[in-house]
Amino acid sequence: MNIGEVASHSSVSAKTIRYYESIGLIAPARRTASGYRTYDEKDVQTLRFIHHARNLGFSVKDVAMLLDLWRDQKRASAHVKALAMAHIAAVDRKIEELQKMRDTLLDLTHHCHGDDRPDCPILDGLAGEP
Amino acid sequence: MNIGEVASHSSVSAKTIRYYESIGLIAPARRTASGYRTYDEKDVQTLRFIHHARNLGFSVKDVAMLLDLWRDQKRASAHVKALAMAHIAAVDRKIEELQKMRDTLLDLTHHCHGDDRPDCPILDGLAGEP
DNA sequence: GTTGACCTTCCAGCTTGTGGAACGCTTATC
DNA sequence: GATAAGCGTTCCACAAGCTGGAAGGTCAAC
Repeated sequence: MNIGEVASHSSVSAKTIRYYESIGLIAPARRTASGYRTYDEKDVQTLRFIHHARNLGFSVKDVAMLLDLWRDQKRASAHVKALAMAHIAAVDRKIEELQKMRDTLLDLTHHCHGDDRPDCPILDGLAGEP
Repeated sequence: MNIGEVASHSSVSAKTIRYYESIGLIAPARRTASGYRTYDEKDVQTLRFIHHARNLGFSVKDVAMLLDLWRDQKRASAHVKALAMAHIAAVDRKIEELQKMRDTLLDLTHHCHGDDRPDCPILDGLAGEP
């Protein structure tokens, strides 16, 4: 398989596949005599794994660790679970942070007329002390 | 006021103030004969405004627009409100996205023993089709 | 005059790709 | 055999929003 084909089978763009290779997330691909990268079904599986993990918000570094664990037949599932739970905690913190922002923003906007007059509690809120 | 003092009064670091100046978010500061930047109380207010807006998740571009509106005595509050509501919508989308991630992650981790055995539904889930 | 705390500029790096230029390879068609 | 479309290649630059650090100038106190 050429890079384009593996890209369409894995939902990872050719550009991104090359990028992943450049940062060492995936091993350098075999090459044809003319320099084209070639891939097999196993590579597609790996890229799908990466795609799923990235979609769940794991960092590229985390994905590298998950890939190592995935390939390690002697792994302890506790190790994977710990990684996942740490990530969940980070996602939760992020959600909370965003919800606080949202609440404050809603509060400010609810007090703003939103007409053609200039007085605006949103700007006042941003300018104010708290 | 030197940059350090204005930094401590505004909760924006000296480094970041220089950065904001470099990207044009704030006007170039006046300088002393020896080249030190000097600031007044108005600059502190502006930096506080920026700090609050950034804390609410507004992009630097949005902050630039908000600053323009803040300084425009003839603004329509509707304009500000529209900006804020668009931002709230973006925050809501982000929260939803994170909650979906979280739900999937929780689902995967709940099925994982988390012991010293290798079988792991988390890795299976990442590898799987869906 | 010397120390230490400040200030200056500039360059590099963080993260995760994406866009584009310039050029080579493959395959089909004329 | 020539040519064109559609692949592939590399490399450089940019995105956001800072932060760290190096090398050096300034200011106030002792």
